[in-house]
Parts: sequence; structure tokens; C-alpha cells
Amino acid sequence: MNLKQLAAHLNLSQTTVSRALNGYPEVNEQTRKRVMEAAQALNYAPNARAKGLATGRAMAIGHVIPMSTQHQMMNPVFGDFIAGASDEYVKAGYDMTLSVTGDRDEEENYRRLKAKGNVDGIIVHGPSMKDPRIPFLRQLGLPFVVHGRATELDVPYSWVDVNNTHAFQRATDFLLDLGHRRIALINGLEFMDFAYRRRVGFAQALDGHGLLPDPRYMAAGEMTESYGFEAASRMLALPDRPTAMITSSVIAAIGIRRAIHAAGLEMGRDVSVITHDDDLSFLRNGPDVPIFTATRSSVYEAGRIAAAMLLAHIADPDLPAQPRLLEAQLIIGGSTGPAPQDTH
Amino acid sequence: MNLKQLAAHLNLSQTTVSRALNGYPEVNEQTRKRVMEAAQALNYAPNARAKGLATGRAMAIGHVIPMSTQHQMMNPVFGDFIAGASDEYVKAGYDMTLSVTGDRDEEENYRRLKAKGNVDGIIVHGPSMKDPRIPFLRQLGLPFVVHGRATELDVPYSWVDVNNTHAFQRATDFLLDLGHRRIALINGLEFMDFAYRRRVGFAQALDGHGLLPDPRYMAAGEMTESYGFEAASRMLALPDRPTAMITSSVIAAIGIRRAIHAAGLEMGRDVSVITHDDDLSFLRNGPDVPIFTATRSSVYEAGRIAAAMLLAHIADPDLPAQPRLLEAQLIIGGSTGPAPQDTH
DNA sequence: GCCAGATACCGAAGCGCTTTGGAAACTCCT
DNA sequence: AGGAGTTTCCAAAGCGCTTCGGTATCTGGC
Repeated sequence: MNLKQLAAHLNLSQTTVSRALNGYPEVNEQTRKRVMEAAQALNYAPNARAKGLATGRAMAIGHVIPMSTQHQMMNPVFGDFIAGASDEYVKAGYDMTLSVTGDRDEEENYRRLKAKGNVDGIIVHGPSMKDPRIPFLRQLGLPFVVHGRATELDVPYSWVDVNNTHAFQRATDFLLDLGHRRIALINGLEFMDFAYRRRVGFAQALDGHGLLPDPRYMAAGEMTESYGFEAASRMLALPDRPTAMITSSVIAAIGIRRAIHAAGLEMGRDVSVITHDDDLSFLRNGPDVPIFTATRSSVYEAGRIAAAMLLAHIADPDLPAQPRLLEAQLIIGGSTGPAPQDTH
Repeated sequence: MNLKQLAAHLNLSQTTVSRALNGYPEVNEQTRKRVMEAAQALNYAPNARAKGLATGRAMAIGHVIPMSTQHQMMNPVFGDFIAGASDEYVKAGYDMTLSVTGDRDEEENYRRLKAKGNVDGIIVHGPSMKDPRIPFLRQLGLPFVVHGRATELDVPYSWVDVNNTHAFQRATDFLLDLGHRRIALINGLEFMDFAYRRRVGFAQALDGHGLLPDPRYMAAGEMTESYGFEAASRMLALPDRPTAMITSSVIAAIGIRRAIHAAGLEMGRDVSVITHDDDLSFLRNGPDVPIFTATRSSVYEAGRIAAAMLLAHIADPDLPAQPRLLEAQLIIGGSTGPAPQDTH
């Protein structure tokens, strides 16, 4: 069933039917009603490709998710982000298309995306500190919003990000206030912007108390359970082991918890743990009482916001670049407690 | 840059340029080379919408992921499945579009997807035992492949699924052979087909040893960490607590591990645990030595297979429906051991 | 009763591509 | 040299939609 057939069926011109369906004023309300009902009854939906060709708009947003070829890992945060974004797209009648790309020939990839013309805008995931995609996309002239930031870049662009620095500074301060002095940071890969910023916040808090980060208490890696386990185990084996640990993901925190138990210690008493919590739907940090003390910020919500922002940019290309900083909430769970008396 | 401009630039007709680009034989090899080079140099890529309109093929696959409105949860398995599927799509030049749908008006959703014409086929995720989407899609005439199965449906369709029944039967047998008799099943939601089948396999193994499933040792729910924790805690508090547990996801298993520790017991000694392991990239079951004994089957691989199957169906619509059963591997980790002496 | 201005509709062009149905130009054979 | 057969190219139609530039018909004011 296409427009032509529907028009013939109604004894109207394609023009009128098209206008009726798209809410143009120059069509009689009765006619419009008749058209609408027929469309409904006959299961007519305009062909998206034809519509796109005619209007020049694809009514679709592209999400480009980098899947590093070395660390063949899909970021677990992605699903929830997508779900949030999708909510906004559905409301606005947009579709969502995904490209999972290796890290090579990214540019070529974006260029094709634009040339092929099947997206009106792009969401960029997982930016590194000096992400080359950002200046490139600016120059390409395709609207985009970044989930995260690129610290070392000094060009304007729209982004949605958690205040990672502040969150980790606050978390570290919280531990310092509890009397902890040997605090470890079990971080994500530090060329990723979020991980870099978290380390900065961590270091700032230590500095505020006249302390310096101890390299023996620092780790950076892909945030898996076993990474958390191994990093924590290594540190717990030190003669002057840390009394507290901060980590970047609940999954790593679970590995840390395992390491603490394996060392015959108890989390929250012998070793305090704070994690960042993206509030993932399948990895809730406890039902009501949180398991881990955490800096929490919903990535689902970030998805919604980023999507809404991108749609706004598409609707009005002259909109200036917008930053959007989300503050993480510090929620107190059972994984933190006062620093134990000196364990030397 | 479009075909017309490219053709003008080359002093050729659109026809010839189009043919050169698409590898038709009736064009001089030198001309083709010239065209290819110009296209490369000028960053020409055919407009996907126009191409789609002209050819009637969208060169895109739709993934419809149900996000139940009650349990607002994104299946963590999804990311890896998508990554696997994407590999195949990229090779074949297909795009991937996502729709996250609530569980209401699903049918309307599929119908629009077809009418709008921006996908050539669909992957169906998370089927229930008598999933109405399957007969509906058959009747719609849009090629599709199901990730999973619908046990109670007796119509032919293509699917890719793990042999859940066999996997759980084998896991249960393994525990029985270790001397366990009080074995718990901490399952997923049992209207989901995979969870139902796993329960069947579990029951079959018990039956093979003349045992009956004990309702006190059975739980079904959304597979989160805290669900695993709570279900396990409840069971461990029983006077005759189970000595072994089987669960459907690593995340739930982690909650179970926590419950075992919280009860002052040790996993693998006091309580054995076997989990199903989808081999998710961000949730690897230990780096080399597996943490949990598990029935393992890569969901990434399932994504590849499902995608390839769908592409084959699109290429040849007369292809008969194909089932594809993947056997899970039983891998032995540290979470299982012989049944402890009677703990009454 | 006539005309300006709404109102309600329509024809046809055009979006960028593929593809049908030729048509030149060239090769080869007799 | 003349035609059959190849090779290489092209003009134009068509995919399903939107939208520009009309054209009838109706209304109201004088």
C-alpha cells in the first residue's frame, strides 16, 4: 500500500492525502479525518526511504560505538544509554541506527555515514582525552553530541557528561574524613576521558589533605570483575595495604569484594570500597539498601538527555554547542566504614 | 556530491558511472578504474535512501528488543549479541537499526517497520514460550530470525538457540554425580523460553536419579545480583539447605556467591554453584581459570550466526526455515565440589 | 452582481539512484 | 565491403514521497 494507491482509493490526489497525513492546514477537516481513518484501516505508513529522499531528512540518529580491537569488549553501559536515548527518539519519531566500529579508519566511517545520508545526527560514545573524531565531525557538518568529553580538546561541541572529577574528589574526601590515608584507585583505562578525570579528582582530594597518590595503590585497566580482583589482591598483599579503594565500576567493585574476602578480610570494616555506579538496570547496586557506597549517576538518564540535545540541534542547526554536566550523587552503602587502627 | 555531479565530472552518463561502481560487466575496465578513483577522491558514496528506493532493498536489518515495562531492564546479553551480528552486517554491507519497544502494541510496531520499509529483515530477541510475534511475523512476510525459541509454537521459523535443556541437564547431572541431592534452581523468569527449558533440563536430570524438584529450592525472577543474593539467602536459611545451586546468569551467580559468604559458608566447599555463562565480554568468568563452573555458550557467536542466517534468508527468500542449536560447553571452575557430609 | 480573498484541492517536478531498452562504435569473418 | 556479433555507452522511466505553483469553488462586502 503506497500513497498513490491510498489516494486512488479515496478519490483524492496524492498531494491532498500527503498533506492531510502531515497535518498541513490547507485541507478540510472532514477530508483529513477520512484520510486518517483510511490510512489506519489499510495499514498505510509512508515509505521512510521515499520520504527521506523527498525531504532530505533521514529521521534517524546514528550511534557509533567503538569496539576496541585490542580489548574486544562491549561497554556494558551501552545498553542502558541506548534505552534512554531510544525513549526520546520514539517520542520524536526518529529511528536509531547502530554502527559498531573498530578503531581503525573511523574517519572514513563517519564520512560514509554522512554521504550515505541515512542519519541526521550522531551520538559519539567513549571519547578519549583528545578524541580526533570530534574536530572531524565538526568539520563534516553533521550534528553530533558526545557522551563524555575530550579534556584536551579546545573546540566547542555539545556533550553530556558526569562530573567525574568532582564525584571522585568527593568520594575520596569522604574516605579521608573517615580517617583513611592509604587509599587506592582502581580505575578504567586512563586514555579514556572519564577515567582520566576521575584520577584528577582523586588526586585533588588527596592533595587537599597534603597527601600524594602512591603509584603502588593505583591501577588502570579494562573494568572487568577479574581486573578488580587482581588489582585489589595485589594491593592487599602489600605490607602496608590500602584501607580503602575507589573504583570506576560496579563490576570491578565486585571483583574487589571477592579479593577482600579471599584475603580473609571484610569489606566495610577492614577495607572500605567506593565505586562509581552507572545505575545500570541489570546491575542495580542493591534493591533499596545499597551494597556499595557509590557515586551514582544514571546512564539511562544521560542517554535521554544526549538524545534530546541532539534532536534540538537537528531542529535548529544554529543552536550553539551546549555542555551538560550531570552531578553524581554520593550514596552511602555498607561498603565503607572508619579507617581501621593501624594495621602495620 | 551525487551521481549526477560525479557523472558530469567524468563526462560520462549516470548509467555508466552507476554500473562501474556496482561492478556490472558492460563497462570498460579502464573506465571503471577511472570512475572508482574519482569516487574515492571526491568522497562519493551513493545515497542510501535513493538507492533503497530504486532497488527496493533497504540494506538494513532491524533488531527489536523488548523492554518490559514492568521490569524496566535492558538485557545485558544484548550488547554482545549485537556486536556479533554487526560483524556479519558490516561484511555484507548492511546497516543495523534498533527499536526498543515496550511490550504493548508490538504488532503495530512490526507492521510499521515493514510498511516504512527501512529494514529487509528482523532479529527477534527474548521470545516467550508462545511468542505471538512469531506467527505474526510469518504472516507479515518479512524475513526474520529468532534468538531463542518459542517452545509452544508449532510453526516453522528460523532460530538460533543454545541447547538450554541439555546444558542444564548436564550441569545437574554433574552435581548429582558429585553426590549432591538438595540442588536449587535459581532461574530467570519462566515465561521466557530459555528459562523454561532450563528448568525442564534440571527436572529431567533429577528425575533420572529418582528425585523430584523441591519447590523450596526453586526461584524464578529477573536475573540481577540482588535477586541471586536474596533467593540464595532464603534457601540457605532453610533447616535442610541446598548443597548446590544452579543459576541462569553470572550476575545472579555473583549474588549467590555473596549470599554464601554472608551465611558464613564457602562456595565450592559448603555450597556448589553452577551458572550459565553467556561469555559476555565485560563479564568474563575469570581470565583463564574460570571462577564458576558453568555451562558456557558465547552470545557473541550466537549474534554472528543469527545475522548470517538472516542475510541468507534475505538473499534467498525461498530458503526453508532453519533451526540452529548451539551446544553449551561445561567448564569446570572453582565453584563446585563434592557434596558435604550431611549438614542436618 | 462582481470581485478580492479564503478555502480546498490538484498536476507535475524533483529528491538520487537503478535499470530497461536501445544505439553507436568497433571487431571479425566471409 | 557488408553484415553479424561484441563491446561500450546513453536517455529516460520509475521507485514513493513532498512541495511548488497553480486552479476551481466558495464566501462576504459593496
